[in-house]
Amino acid sequence: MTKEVRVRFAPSPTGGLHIGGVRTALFNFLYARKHGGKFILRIEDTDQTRFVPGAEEYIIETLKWCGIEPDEGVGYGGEYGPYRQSERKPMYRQYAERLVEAGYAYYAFDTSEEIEAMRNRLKADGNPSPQYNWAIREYMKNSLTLPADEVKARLAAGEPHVIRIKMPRKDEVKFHDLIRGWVSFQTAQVDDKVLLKADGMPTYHLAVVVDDYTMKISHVFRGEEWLPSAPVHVLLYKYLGWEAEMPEWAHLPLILKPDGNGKLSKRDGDRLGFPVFSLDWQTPNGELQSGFRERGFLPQALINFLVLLGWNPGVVQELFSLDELIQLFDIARVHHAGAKFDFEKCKWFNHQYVQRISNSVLADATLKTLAAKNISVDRAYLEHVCGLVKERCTFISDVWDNAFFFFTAPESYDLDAVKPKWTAAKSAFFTDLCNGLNAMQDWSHQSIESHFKELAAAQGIKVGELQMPFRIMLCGGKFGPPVFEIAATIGKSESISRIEKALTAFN
RNA sequence: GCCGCGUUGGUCAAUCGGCUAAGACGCCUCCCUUUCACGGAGGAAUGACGGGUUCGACUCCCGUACGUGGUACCA
Repeated sequence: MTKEVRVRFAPSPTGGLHIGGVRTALFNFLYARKHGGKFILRIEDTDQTRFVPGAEEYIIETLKWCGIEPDEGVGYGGEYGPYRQSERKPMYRQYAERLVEAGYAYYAFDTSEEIEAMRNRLKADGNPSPQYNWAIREYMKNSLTLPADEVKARLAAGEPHVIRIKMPRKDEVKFHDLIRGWVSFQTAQVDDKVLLKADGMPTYHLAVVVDDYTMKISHVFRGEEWLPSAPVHVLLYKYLGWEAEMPEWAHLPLILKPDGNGKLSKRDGDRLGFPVFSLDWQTPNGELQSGFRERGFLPQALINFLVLLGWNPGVVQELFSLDELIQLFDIARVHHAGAKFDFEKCKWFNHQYVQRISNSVLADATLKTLAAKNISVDRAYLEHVCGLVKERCTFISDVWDNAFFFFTAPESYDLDAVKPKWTAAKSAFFTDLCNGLNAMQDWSHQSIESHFKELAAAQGIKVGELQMPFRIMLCGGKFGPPVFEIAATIGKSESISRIEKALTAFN
């Protein structure tokens, strides 16, 4: 009997959620669903100095928008709460002290100035960032170097201190990663990480292990940036006697900048003109960082794009519903290497999804734009227009730009496109056309088109020569869906009035 | 610097020792359409490098190079 799958997404509420985080959440979600397990949201707010109000709500809203909501956790309840680390503060110290008693950790009283001084002293060309490790700790102020009674006295006096893990001087930590296979580290290479901070809060290292254990997490899927500290976590499971319950690990490849060097960061969006956040995010100092949602992306498209960034089911199909993803998802098929973010491809996915949504949904998205312009239209009319312009919309917010002439008559015309070839005969054609259209009973694009063509034939003018001017009369420029569809949609009187109005501008 | 993890077209990628190396995005050409788009048909473009192992290596091993992550009382 295999243990219940319980995975968690554990972001820290320090700002907007960037797409790397969304992808991590997605992989967790898919795995949980695929294996009938639970997807948990835990908030890692152990750094009070970095806490940003609103960030937590933002994270929840993002997951909701994406359709990958947690089963348990902050905002969702559950039996293993609280799910906010700040609210779990009292429980961490006992574990840290247990480690000290067992000799796996120690108290350290060094001030940050003293550590800084140590680093400066030891900094050399060959060692630009000295670590507080097995060698250095001998020379620092901690319970390993200080006499026991002095340690006791300092503790009793309430002197600020941290608890650090005592990394073995010579050992190898080996663990299995679902994506990368066996990974091993020499403990001499990793430093004595702080487990419990002077303010009594745990660091990430202690908190993840304690929380994952107490919340019965079965699998930990997190970004590759955690790989170097994984040996600390593995050792902690061992030292705490939880080795048998240690979750399985999977370190996800990073999402990289499109133009090389480095992982995608918040700044890249502004720099390269695309969103990196899921939703718009207003930073505490008033800066607005744009999100995929506000940019006109459909959540299904973002999900589809992100899931394929670092994972591939090995089939030719590439448009997948969430249900299909759940069926196909396999953590072992996740790539080892980081993937560059490709905004063009991301847009392509969105375009694909825009083609698949109903006109009604598109209409809803367009309503706001129309309202802002004080335009009120008939619902059926709007939906029909959406259907006509859909194929040229990449974003749901593109409707207006592709359809404005359905709501308002052109103010000006692309005269360069008509003037050079404009003739009195053509002018006469359009005057006659108005009369003809006016007399039509069946106002469908088919009958408009046949009447148009018959008239052109009767007057000996090539249809092609006439269609462009007609289009410009109705839309103002060289764009839009088929002309006769436009005429049919805006209606008889509107069509005629636009032709007449344009005629004065053309002549 | 040290440690870890990587490396198939410009990008996302398939391949699990038999490759004439899929597919998609983007790009280019043509067709459709006298707008734009959609659609269709083509095209250019890929195994970092050097050594092994093997009848055979993109696939396995070792080096080198390069990229990337970590090296905080941040996560």
